[in-house]
Parts: sequence; structure tokens; C-alpha cells
Amino acid sequence: MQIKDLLSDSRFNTLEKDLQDEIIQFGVVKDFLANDIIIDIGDYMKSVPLLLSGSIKILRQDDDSHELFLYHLESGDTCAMSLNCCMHSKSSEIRAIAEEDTKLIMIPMSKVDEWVARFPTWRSFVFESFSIRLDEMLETIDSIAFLKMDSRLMKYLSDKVKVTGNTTIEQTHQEIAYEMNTSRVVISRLLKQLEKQGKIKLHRYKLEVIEF
DNA sequence: ACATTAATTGTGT
DNA sequence: ACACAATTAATGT
Repeated sequence: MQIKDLLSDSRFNTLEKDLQDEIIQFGVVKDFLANDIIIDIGDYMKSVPLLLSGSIKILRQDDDSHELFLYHLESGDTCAMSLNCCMHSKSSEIRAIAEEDTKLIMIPMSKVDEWVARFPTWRSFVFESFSIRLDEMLETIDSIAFLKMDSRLMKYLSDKVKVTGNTTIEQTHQEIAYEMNTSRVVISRLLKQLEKQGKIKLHRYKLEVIEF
């Protein structure tokens, strides 16, 4: 598919034509395969990604390499974190991994800056991105703070199904446990419960979500 | 086809 | 949380 079509097909179509042209002119298209690490903690960003297709999961990691899943990025999204990092020349606080095969277009920071002044729609796009991210982050915090592990897990699973559009999740219990920052045994037990309730079907290395 | 091994998953305490 | 059992997949012979 043409980049042009991908742009007009998504949230980016609210951006004026001139701007879309410049995005195509100055942006660099990159492709990632599922599970590729796109940005790691400590990386310095010199450009901001716009997500054309696919999806990305954003993880936080503490000092002792414990992981925690934060949220997903889908096509039409940009990474508020990298906007933030770029603007203050900070290194990345998060790790971004391709959830599935993903295409994105990298915008050099200089252009991001320049466009904020030149294109009102870009300016509101950037602000809206921060707003969306803040909302989703709140949802994540709610889920961690107020939901019991079983509902958290179910939310995690259906979230994954929604963004990938695929009801099979190819992850071991251990991998899920890492992302939710809990132990494998807990995940195994809860998954077993969910299977008994008919919400999922368990297989080795993968599971199938029936209800979400 | 069978045995061995390693990794994943299940369960009781 | 820990320990161990059971199951499954992969590999070699």
C-alpha cells in the first residue's frame, strides 16, 4: 500500500494536504517484524514516529529489570513519549516492541518543531496525542491499582486481541507474567480459571481468546 | 519408532 | 512463594 493512502486512511487525514506532502517528503519509512525492539530504554531519539500500520506495545522497566506493560499504540497514533524525549533531549524511559508487523514513518525532530509553528492542525495533533496518551495511562493505572489480577489479566488479553485483530495470542505464561509484573504460577492459575469459564482456550505456547 | 532432554504448564502445600 | 509432577515439543539415534 502507498504511504499516501496509509496517511489519508487514518487519523492523519485531519492534517492538511501540504503537511501530508511534507511528511512523505521528510519522513523515513521503517518496517518492523513482530517482536522487534523499536526503542529500548536509554535510547536517544532524534525523530518521532507516526504509526502507519500494525501495533506496538509500550513497556516500562524498573531498576531490577522487572517489566510492566503500559499501553498499545495503533495506526494513527504517535508516541507521546518520544515527542517528550525529543523536545527535552532525554533518553527513552520506556521500551517499545512491535506487537505485530508494523510500518511507521519517522519524522526528524527539526520538522516536528517547525510544523508546530507552521501548521495549526499539526499543533493540535500533537496536543491531542498527549491527551489521548494521558487518558490511556490513567486507564492503565486504574487497572493496576483497582482491578484484581484476574480482571487485569482478562483486560490485558482482550486489549491484545483488539489491537492485533487476532484471537490467538502467542505468548507463554511466563512472558505474560513478566509483562504484568507477577509470577508465572499466578498467571497459569488464572488462565486455567478463565478456560473453565469458557473465556479462553489454552494451548502450548499460545492461547485463544473466545470472549473479549 | 523410540528414548532423551528441555521447556512449559499444572497443582498441592 | 516454593517444590515437584505432568505434559508437550524438539532432537538425536
